[in-house]
Amino acid sequence: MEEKKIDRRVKYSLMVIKESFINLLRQKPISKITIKEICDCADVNRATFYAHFSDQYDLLHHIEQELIDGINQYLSGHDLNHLSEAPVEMLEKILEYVKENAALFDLLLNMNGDIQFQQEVTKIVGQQHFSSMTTDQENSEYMFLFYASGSIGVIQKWLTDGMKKPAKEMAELILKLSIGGRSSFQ
Amino acid sequence: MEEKKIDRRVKYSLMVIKESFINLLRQKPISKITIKEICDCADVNRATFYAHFSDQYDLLHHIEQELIDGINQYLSGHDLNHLSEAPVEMLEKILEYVKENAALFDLLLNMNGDIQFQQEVTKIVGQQHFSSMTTDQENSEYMFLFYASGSIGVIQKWLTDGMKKPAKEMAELILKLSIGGRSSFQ
DNA sequence: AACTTATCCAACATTCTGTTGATTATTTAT
DNA sequence: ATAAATAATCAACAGAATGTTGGATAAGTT
Repeated sequence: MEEKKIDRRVKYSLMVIKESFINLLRQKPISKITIKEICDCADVNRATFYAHFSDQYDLLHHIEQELIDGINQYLSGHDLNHLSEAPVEMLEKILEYVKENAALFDLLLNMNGDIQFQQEVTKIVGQQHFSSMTTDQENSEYMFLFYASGSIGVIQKWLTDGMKKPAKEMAELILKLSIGGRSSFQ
Repeated sequence: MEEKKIDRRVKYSLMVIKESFINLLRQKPISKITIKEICDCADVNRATFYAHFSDQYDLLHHIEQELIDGINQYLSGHDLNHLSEAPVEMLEKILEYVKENAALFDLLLNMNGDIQFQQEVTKIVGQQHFSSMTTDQENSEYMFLFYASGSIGVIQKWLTDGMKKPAKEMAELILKLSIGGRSSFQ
């Protein structure tokens, strides 16, 4: 058992609240979503909402944090060769996880998410992928951000386009782009 | 004269409203900023606000659009050699413009902006810089996004760090990263 | 100076907010 | 199965922000 002793009622409330909120988020920006609306749609009393979250943004943050934790757990289950010779596979794992939660990631990374969430995901991708870079170089931090942000940009488009290409192919593409640069595509 | 016949009263109102709003945005997220607050702080009647904007987010969008237009105007004043042999200089011009409006860009690209604004700026940087890429390649769209997003990531950090390095040096770094890739830094 | 028009002002109904105390229902533990 | 624990419901509340109005005032334009 991962988390014992969580009242079923709480589980249910959290579930329907998040579900309702995400549905609304597909229809309108978070700024136009009221707490009353979320509760009506989830058929939950407003006091129940306040028992768990302070407002819509707090709720969003919780959902985002769950996704973040999800990636990390997913990765920690596979990082046998953390610094080994298979950096493509880690990236591939990340892309697989993104694909499994595609609806949410598409929502949160493209239109309705906040920049902080994007930067959090960027950091994770970068750490897993470019942590092995020579770190004591003059511009290593800029390099890190360039490749990590670039990867996120590609992932965002991949999501928008419906993830037609397989995760493995995308991982290889990203790696090729970062290692060889533009010149390797001529 | 750029724009004639704009009542001075309107000019003033818009000015103080934006000023007040930006000041508030430095202190708290936009979701916690009320229209009443903006108006009180700007010493402007609330009805005046509604005469120009529909809400805080509309106001933010206007400010962002002005910055976008600003870049384009700034660039159109210099794009003599649009497709010529000097791609670094265009990027340098963009960075200069960012530096001139550093406070705003830092605000809007790092904590309090929306993702749409970021993506808009990403597009501009990419167009100016990578439009000359071989476009009919299989993954050209992904390449475009990788380098454009990567550039924005670097620019964001540059802003956060107080823009200690000169714009020219940053432009060269970004170009080097995108052309040569990681391998050119060994 | 005459006009045009933006801002101000007060007032308004409406909605959402966040909190409360009491009640009901469900879950968990004995 | 029963009792204890606690989560959700409900109604009610004051407070605040919203968005809009019509008329008065002030400033700008010609």
